[in-house]
Amino acid sequence: MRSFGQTTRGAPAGAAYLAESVFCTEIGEPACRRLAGAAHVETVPADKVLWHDDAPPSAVGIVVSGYLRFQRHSREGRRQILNLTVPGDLFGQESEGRNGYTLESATEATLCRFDRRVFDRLVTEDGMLRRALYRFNAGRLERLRWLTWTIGAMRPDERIAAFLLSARSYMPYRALPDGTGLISLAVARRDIADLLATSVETICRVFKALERDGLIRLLDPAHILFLDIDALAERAGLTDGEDPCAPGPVGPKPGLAHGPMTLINASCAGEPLVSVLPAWRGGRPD
Amino acid sequence: MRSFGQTTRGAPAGAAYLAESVFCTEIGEPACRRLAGAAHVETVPADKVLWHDDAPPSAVGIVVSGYLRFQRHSREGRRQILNLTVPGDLFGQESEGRNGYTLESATEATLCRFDRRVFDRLVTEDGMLRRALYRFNAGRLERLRWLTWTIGAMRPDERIAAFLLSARSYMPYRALPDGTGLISLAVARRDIADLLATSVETICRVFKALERDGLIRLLDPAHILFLDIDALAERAGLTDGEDPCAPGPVGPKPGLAHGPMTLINASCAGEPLVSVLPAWRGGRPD
DNA sequence: CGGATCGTTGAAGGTGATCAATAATCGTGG
DNA sequence: CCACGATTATTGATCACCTTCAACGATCCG
Repeated sequence: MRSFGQTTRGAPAGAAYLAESVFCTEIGEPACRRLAGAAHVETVPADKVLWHDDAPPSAVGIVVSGYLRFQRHSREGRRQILNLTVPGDLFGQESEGRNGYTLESATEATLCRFDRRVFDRLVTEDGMLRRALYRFNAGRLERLRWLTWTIGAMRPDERIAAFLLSARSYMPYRALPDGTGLISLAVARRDIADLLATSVETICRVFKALERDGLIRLLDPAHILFLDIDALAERAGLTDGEDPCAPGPVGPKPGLAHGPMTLINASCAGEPLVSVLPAWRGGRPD
Repeated sequence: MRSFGQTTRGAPAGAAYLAESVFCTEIGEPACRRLAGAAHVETVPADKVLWHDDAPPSAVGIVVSGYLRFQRHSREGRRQILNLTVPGDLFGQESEGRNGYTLESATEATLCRFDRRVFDRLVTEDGMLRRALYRFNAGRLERLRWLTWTIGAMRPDERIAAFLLSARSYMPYRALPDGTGLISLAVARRDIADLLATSVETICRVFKALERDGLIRLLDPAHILFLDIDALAERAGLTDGEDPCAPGPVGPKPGLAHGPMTLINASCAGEPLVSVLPAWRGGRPD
C-alpha cells in the first residue's frame, strides 16, 4: 500500500477524485468539468520538495490526502511553518512573494494537480472560480492570523493544547459516545514544533503533563485520546469551549469539509481502545 | 494643529485626498471617481476603537495619514497586533472572521472612508477594483507571513532590528547623503512590543545595545539615526542586505507608495542633526 | 503644580531552549 | 528471523535569556 521512495502518477483519472471534492462544488459545475481534463493524480512520499522560491510554481492543485508544509528556513537552520496544507486545500497559489519559502510534503500525500496554464486561463474566464479563490485566500489569511496570534500571545503549553483542539477539524478524529475523542496526529513532532514555534522536547513534556493531569491519554506517538475536552480548552487559554478558527480546511464549512480522509476505525463503546488501534508502524495514520 | 480628543469630519472634500493616493491609481479612473462621491475624510485621535468583533464593520476606507492597529486581546490582557495599517493601506476588509479582533488607531490618523454600500456595489461592478482588492489581500497575507516568520523564528533582538529596517518603507524616513538615515518611529513602544511579541523593556534594552555597538543613535524616544545599516541587517538575521517584505504598504510598489506622508525635515550635510529635530513633544512625528 | 502616561533602568526569577543520553521503531540487508 | 543503522520520540539536567516586577525620570495635560 505504501509506495515510498517513488512517485506514482495517474493521468486524467483525477476526475474521480475531483468530482467528490469540496473544491469542485465550490467552483461550480462548468469550471470543475474543464479542470478535470487538465487534472492528474500524483502520490508523493514524505519530505519531498514541491517547490522553493527559485523554481517557478509549476504546481497548482488540491491535496487529496496527506499534508504539506509551507515554510521558511533561516540560514542558522531555524524553520517556521507558515501553513499546514490539509486535505481539501488548494496549493500552489502561495508563490506570490519571492522570499525563501518552500512547499514540501510533510507526510506521504496524494495530490490532484492541474496544468497551470489551463488553470490560469480558467481563472480569467470563470467568475465563480475567481470568487472561490478569493474565499480560499481569505481563509488562508484567517488561518495565518490564528497561528500568529497563537505564537505571539500564548505560552507553549497553551499553543499545544490549542493545536490539539484545532487538529480535530483537519486530522483524522473520531468523537466517541462517552464524550472522549480519539485523534491521529498525522504529522511528526518536529513539524508540530516548527509550526508552533517551540521544540519537540517541549511538545513531549506538555503531552506528558496533559496526561498526568488526566486531560489526554497518549496511546502511541501518533494517537491521543482526549479525555476532557473542556479542560483542554481551558488550558488553551480560551474560556469559551470552542476553538475559533485554527489551521483547518479553508473551505466554506471548516471542520466538515474533510474530503477524502479516512477516519480512525475505533470501537464505539467502552471496549478497550488500544486493541483496535493499528500498531504504530511509523507510517503515520493510514 | 492637533485636534486631540475630538473627531473632525470633512465631507466629500475627500476627493482631493483620494485623487493623489496610490489606491486611486490602482483601482482605475472610473471607480475612483465614483468612490470619491461616497468618500469623506475624518481625523480620529489616537487609541480610538474603529470597530471590534460585534460591531458591524461599517468602516471601509484608506488611511491618509497615521497608523491603525489590527489586534486581538486575550482575557488575561495579552495582546497581539496582527497588522499595522500604514498610510495608503485599505482598512475595513479584515472583518471576515468573527473572532475577537479589534481595529484601533495607534496614532492620530486621518482616514478617507467610503460608504460601505457604495463600495460593495462598486466591487461587484468594477473588475479593476476587484483585482486591486485581490492584490491588497495578497499583500496583507505576505505581510502577515513576514510577521509570523519574524515572531516564530527570530530572537527578540533580531526582530527589533528587522523591524527597524522594515520601518524605513512605511514610516517617515530620510536617507542622508553620508549613508546614514533618520527614522521617526510613529507608534509607541507598547505597540511595537505587541507587534513583535516582546516587551517594552526588551525594546528599550535592545535599542540601547544597538546604540552601544554603534549601529544606531537614539536621538529621542521617537527618532533614531541609523549609523550602520549593513550591520543592522546582520543583526536582523538576514545576511543579504535588504529586507524582503515586512509590514509595509501593500500597494504595487512597496516602499515607494507612501502617499501623503510628511518626511522628516532634517539637514542634509554634516550639520548637527539634533538641532533641526523638532523637540519631542509626545505628539509623535508630526 | 499634580496626576497620568510613557520611556528608561535595575533586579530577580521562571521558563523554555539546548545539549545529551536512552529507548523505541522502521528500513535495510543478511 | 535477526542484526544493523537511521530516524524519531522520550526523559533528564543545565543554563541563558527574557519576562516580570519595581522604581525612577521625563513629558504632557489639566
